[in-house]
Amino acid sequence: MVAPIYRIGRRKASRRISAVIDRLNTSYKRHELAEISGSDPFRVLICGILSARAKDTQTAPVCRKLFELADNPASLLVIPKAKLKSIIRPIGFYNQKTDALRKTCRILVENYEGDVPETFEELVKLAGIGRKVANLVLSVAFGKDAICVDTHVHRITNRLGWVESNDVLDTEKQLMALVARRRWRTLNYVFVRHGQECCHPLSPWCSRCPIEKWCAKVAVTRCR
DNA sequence: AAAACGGGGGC
DNA sequence: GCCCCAGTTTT
Repeated sequence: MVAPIYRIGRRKASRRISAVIDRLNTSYKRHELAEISGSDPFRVLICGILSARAKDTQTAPVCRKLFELADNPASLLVIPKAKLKSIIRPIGFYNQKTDALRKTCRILVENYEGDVPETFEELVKLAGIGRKVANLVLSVAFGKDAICVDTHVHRITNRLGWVESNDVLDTEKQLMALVARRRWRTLNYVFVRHGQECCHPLSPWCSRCPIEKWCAKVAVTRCR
């Protein structure tokens, strides 16, 4: 166990951050949703909407099935609403997610000629897109310097002792100041994977954790 | 049985 | 800021 990063020197902190991300990156080489969506803006957007409060293992098959039927907003709108619902049902929240998908696709067709807008302000105006998904799209689809903080990133970075915060937005700000920009994109994927495989909310498997020696283990049983 | 799941929207 | 959404898997 190590001291939290906000209590050690800047240079040492920066080395530790690199080490952690490198190690996670080799431990979790595959990111299923990332492989499905690639960097295609429409697909990243749809994966983002569907993945809210759902597990990757559930979301991935749904995204695959959906992209077989439609890989752009116009063709998604052709799918009957009932059919769309039945596809989304397994991951829960299917009424909201179906409506959000259709509404967003209508906006894309009507206002953006079927393309996905490239600014945060425009993205969050779409249905089913909040801060997290907007940043995901900016980062993954458009290669912009956005950092995407979800509950996994929040929980893990707090446990590691990288930031000290109860608030996701605050965690996002602290991480932007702490982590090198070129790492932002991978950070989200490796932490999500790590959160699902190992660093669970209530009982993390520290004994099989690849980065345990760099973890401050702050609030291990509390952080969500 | 309960908790968890890559949040977002309406109020 | 609070509460709801909803079905499936894991503990």
